[in-house]
Amino acid sequence: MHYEKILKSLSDRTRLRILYVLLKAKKELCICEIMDTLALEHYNVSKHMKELKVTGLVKEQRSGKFVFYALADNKDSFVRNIVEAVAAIPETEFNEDTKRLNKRLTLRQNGKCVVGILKKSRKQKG
Amino acid sequence: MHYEKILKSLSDRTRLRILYVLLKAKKELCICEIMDTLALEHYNVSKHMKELKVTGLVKEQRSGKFVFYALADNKDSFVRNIVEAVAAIPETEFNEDTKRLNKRLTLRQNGKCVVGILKKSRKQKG
DNA sequence: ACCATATATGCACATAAGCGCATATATGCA
DNA sequence: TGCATATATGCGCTTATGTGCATATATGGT
Repeated sequence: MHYEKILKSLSDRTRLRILYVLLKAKKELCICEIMDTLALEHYNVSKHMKELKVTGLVKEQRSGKFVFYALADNKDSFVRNIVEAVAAIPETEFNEDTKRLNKRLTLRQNGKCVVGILKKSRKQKG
Repeated sequence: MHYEKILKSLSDRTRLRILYVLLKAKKELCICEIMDTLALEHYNVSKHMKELKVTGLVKEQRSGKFVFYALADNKDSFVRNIVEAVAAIPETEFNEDTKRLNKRLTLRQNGKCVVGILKKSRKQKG
């Protein structure tokens, strides 16, 4: 395995935020929820998710038009320690993300995201 | 603290090797020992040590002409988990380094490095 | 003071990485 | 089949990063 690649995949602040959010959410999140949580464009989130997928930190599952991402179950002790380290980061570090995540999750219906990408023009309408 | 910077400092294979070697050596190593262990040029080792120092993973202590490096004592749980992760990497991953380290350590006298940089011309002589 | 040696640093170069934009793919619905 | 929407990907650009070489600094011995 390429240990340094796993570390590299988390050496970017955006990806670290993504992993942290997935950790704290403790549930699958779709791209649109993650992009709203991080306040980033969907294509960047998408690219970062791919990296996290490649290194095996994250798993993906499609459900209709939506693609849900979650932490992968890792047996490797190296990866488990890394994930534990990220979990040990104080919440204040990603406070804004947490706020936005919680707000966004209230839009779920029956525990699933039904919102999609909130474009600026549509955000105005609600 | 900048968590992603700590991860980034270990996202390079050379620096990961350095940390691993310091972990397994369980003692201070000087630059010349590290460069022989990793089979790298001194100036690269030096630069990498600086990075590891900046992120607080490694501490430095000068003793005469020699500069010794060792793992820093970290209280932060994030860093401790990261270091634990690195320690959990199987020895086979850095087998060659371990071999070269052990060989190099036999050159110590009274537990201290007295060898310095073995230039090619001097290596011939022993 | 001078020299040898241990380590550090500045510079130029090649490569990698992240971003924004445009566009492509995939899915569901009419 | 055609369209809207969710997500992914390719491209060009800018910036960051690692390396090698040359050189600088630091220390001890003569």
